[in-house]
Amino acid sequence: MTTATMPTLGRAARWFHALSDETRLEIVQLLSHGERCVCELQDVLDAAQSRLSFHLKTLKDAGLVSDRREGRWVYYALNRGALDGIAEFASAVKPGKHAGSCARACCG
Amino acid sequence: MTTATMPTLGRAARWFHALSDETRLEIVQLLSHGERCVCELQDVLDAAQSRLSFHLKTLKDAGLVSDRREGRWVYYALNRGALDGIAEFASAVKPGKHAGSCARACCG
DNA sequence: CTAATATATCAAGCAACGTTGATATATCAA
DNA sequence: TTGATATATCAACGTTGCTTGATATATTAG
Repeated sequence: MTTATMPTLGRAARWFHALSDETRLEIVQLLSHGERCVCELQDVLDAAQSRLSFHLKTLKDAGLVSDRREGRWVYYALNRGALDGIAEFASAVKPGKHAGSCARACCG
Repeated sequence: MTTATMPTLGRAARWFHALSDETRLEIVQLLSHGERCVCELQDVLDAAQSRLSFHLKTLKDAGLVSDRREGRWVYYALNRGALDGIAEFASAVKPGKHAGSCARACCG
């Protein structure tokens, strides 16, 4: 990964934090099928409304989802860019990427 | 992603939690160059020893790294399988994977 | 306008997390 | 054995995160 495409560690940390909760992972899985309104997520997850709202805000603040109001409803959708960034991070740190270029130096 | 290869949400949540801290992301980046002993990480990161030990334990408990003692030193290395799992998750939830197969149902 | 529905925000309480400094354990060197 | 080095663990503390229940805001229906 070049410096240019490398997400800042802070950005990556925020992505990963947003995904560190099982409820939010369930939301992400549901949204992988397409955008959904809050009330449908509420039904499927059987979660209290304020709790769901909290998790959606967490995902949105981290840049993982976007929302869009349509009349009474707000639809949430996954942001492809963040998912790409995550895959890119995982691939960039895979061992062997830097083979030979950086020998281990250890304590004296 | 099939049910068989899908990591449990709990496992994924633990991976993501381990990566949700900037210090641990720095550790992961360093380890992407190959295994490292704790004292070298300590030097490079300029982090207190107990702090580093805490973060390494967090990464290890999540399955992201493994350790190996060699004499006085303990070497940590990334686990490729976890990184693969993370990339797999990101790819599996990418929007459009399920196109057409699952229409949105929304509130009445 | 009023009532109902969808969603967001807030406050309080509790649990989980990260940092620090002290101490314990393991290994090696002399 | 004694001392030094490398690492882990523990206790205490402040911080952040999650849940719940109550309230606020926005939109539509009647």
